[in-house]
Amino acid sequence: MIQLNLQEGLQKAVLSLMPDANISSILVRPCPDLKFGDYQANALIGLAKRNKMDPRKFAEQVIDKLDVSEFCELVEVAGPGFLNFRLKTESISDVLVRACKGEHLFFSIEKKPRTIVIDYSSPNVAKPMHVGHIRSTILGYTLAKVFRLLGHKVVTDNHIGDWGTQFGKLLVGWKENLDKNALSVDALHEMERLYKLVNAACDNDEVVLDRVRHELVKLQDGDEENLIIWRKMIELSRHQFDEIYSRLKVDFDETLGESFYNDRLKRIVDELFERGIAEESEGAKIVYFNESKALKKHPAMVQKSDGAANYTTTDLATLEYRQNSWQPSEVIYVTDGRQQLHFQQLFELYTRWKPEHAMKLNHVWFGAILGEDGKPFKTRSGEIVRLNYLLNEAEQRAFDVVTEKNPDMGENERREIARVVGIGALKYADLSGNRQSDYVFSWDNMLSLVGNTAPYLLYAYTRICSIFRKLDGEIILKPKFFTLAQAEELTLAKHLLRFGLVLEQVGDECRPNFLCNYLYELAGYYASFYENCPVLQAEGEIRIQRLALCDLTGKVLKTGLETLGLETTERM
RNA sequence: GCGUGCGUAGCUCAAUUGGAUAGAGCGCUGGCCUCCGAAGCCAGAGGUUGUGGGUUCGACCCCCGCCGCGCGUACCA
Repeated sequence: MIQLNLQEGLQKAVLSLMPDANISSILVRPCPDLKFGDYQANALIGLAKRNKMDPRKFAEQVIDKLDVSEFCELVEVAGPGFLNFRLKTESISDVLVRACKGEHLFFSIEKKPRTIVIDYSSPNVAKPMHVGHIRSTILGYTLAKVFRLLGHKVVTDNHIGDWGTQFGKLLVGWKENLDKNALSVDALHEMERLYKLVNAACDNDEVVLDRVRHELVKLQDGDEENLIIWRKMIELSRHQFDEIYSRLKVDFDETLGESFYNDRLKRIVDELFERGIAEESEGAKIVYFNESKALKKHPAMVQKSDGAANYTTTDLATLEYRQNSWQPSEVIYVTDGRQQLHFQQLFELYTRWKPEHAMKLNHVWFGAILGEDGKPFKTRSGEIVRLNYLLNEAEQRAFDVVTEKNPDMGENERREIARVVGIGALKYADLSGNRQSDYVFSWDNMLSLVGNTAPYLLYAYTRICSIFRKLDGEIILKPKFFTLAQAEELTLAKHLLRFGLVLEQVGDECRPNFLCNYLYELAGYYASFYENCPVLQAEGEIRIQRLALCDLTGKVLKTGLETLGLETTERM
């Protein structure tokens, strides 16, 4: 808010001296150290140098043209030409007062909302969801929340894997080895067993392989019996996906699986071929990217030699559908980093197919899940950890701690708190790291309840709630101004002002860990404030102001946590 | 081979367009509950950012070489 005012003011001042300057790089950011000031701009140095000017002198000239006295003390030039801004307490107070009136919560709603399609989670039918799916699901949902909070229109779409060669094997297994009892107990487990069974048999038995191909062709040709089984498998799978999503409190606007696009694939391949974009090679249809360094040696396949389309074609159809249906300005895919080549090809190819499209195509990728030995993650028995098991474990661990801390609390309440804390810890662990870093799976790490974790933030929130409970119906007055005389009050207040900037940065770079860091710092500043600034014992205006600071901190914490997909609890 | 990504404290991770003294947590050492919730607070120890050069007023970040690792590399997605 103030930061934006400073930034716009600075950009104007620069333009008045340098009418053709590129002001998009003239940014005002928080200072790394409060001793320098509250906000700084360091882009003037480079600008001056590029124009062969002395950076410090240029900075002085800009300051002469700059009027930010409404918000700041004297603007200073420091070091090689940094501009340091120090906020006036009155101007901080103004922002807080308006926030108390409910005019804003330290961020502004986008005046020109964009439409953004986000593709995340995308589990495969007949396979249990496991730890590998959680990052995509959590990251994608959080990004959707962030964009919506900022006022954008978001369409979320779960592109489930409900079509493909695996169904040949599944159909053979279903017809020959189905255990109906096991299916009713745990459908995905049974389907996974069938898949593995047939998959193993294929390795050394041509006869089985032929049966698999035969069943697949029948399915693709619309064989009624196979279609019924296929639909049954999808239904059973979706039922279990929904269970997980409901526990994670994640949802989607659309769930259009790969099969939704089946009848569009042939037309696309034909069109690519007729326009000379695709060509034939070894019986398959291929697209070459000769003009691209990275893709020169990696052609994309749009049709296999057996005539079937593959996932590149499906993704082209999906993208076309999304463009036509929602006219988004951006489409975001949240998947793991191993698919980078695929999305490079897809984006390049789509642009060649539809040169007029203006969508930003964005592959938001994340790192691999590794075991504690640094190798791709598996449990001791060689299995991948199932998501529902992970969620159970998270809740159980949290329950043990809640019980230890609150032995007198009723079990229902402890269970509910454990659910919020446990699932929250799991999500937060996934969101708080840089998404591109590889992820080392560790129960203790993922379900840790101390340090920079969800419980720390939730705890800060419960302390705020606790203060307001003690008011016991007393009417809370809204302060007309904030004195902010104590250092901890001032630090906390200044941090509240930064909320909007952080949300923008999360959206710009699709990195929710920025928001986690911000909230962790906010909770930390609140903890210091809490230790050093009595609220209920304070008197008069100070008491009113501190109560308001608690209230605003609580609102930002709650909003931030909800944006990360975390629920809050008033006690824990 | 080619492409791509990574290497930061004992461990797990941050570091806001190249910006000021590289920050947290865990663990370790020590202090704080007649005081709004100690799942907390305060203090301390802990680093040649894999390595060698280069660009720059300034490099964890950009460029080049080397070492180590992950992933990808046409009929899986």
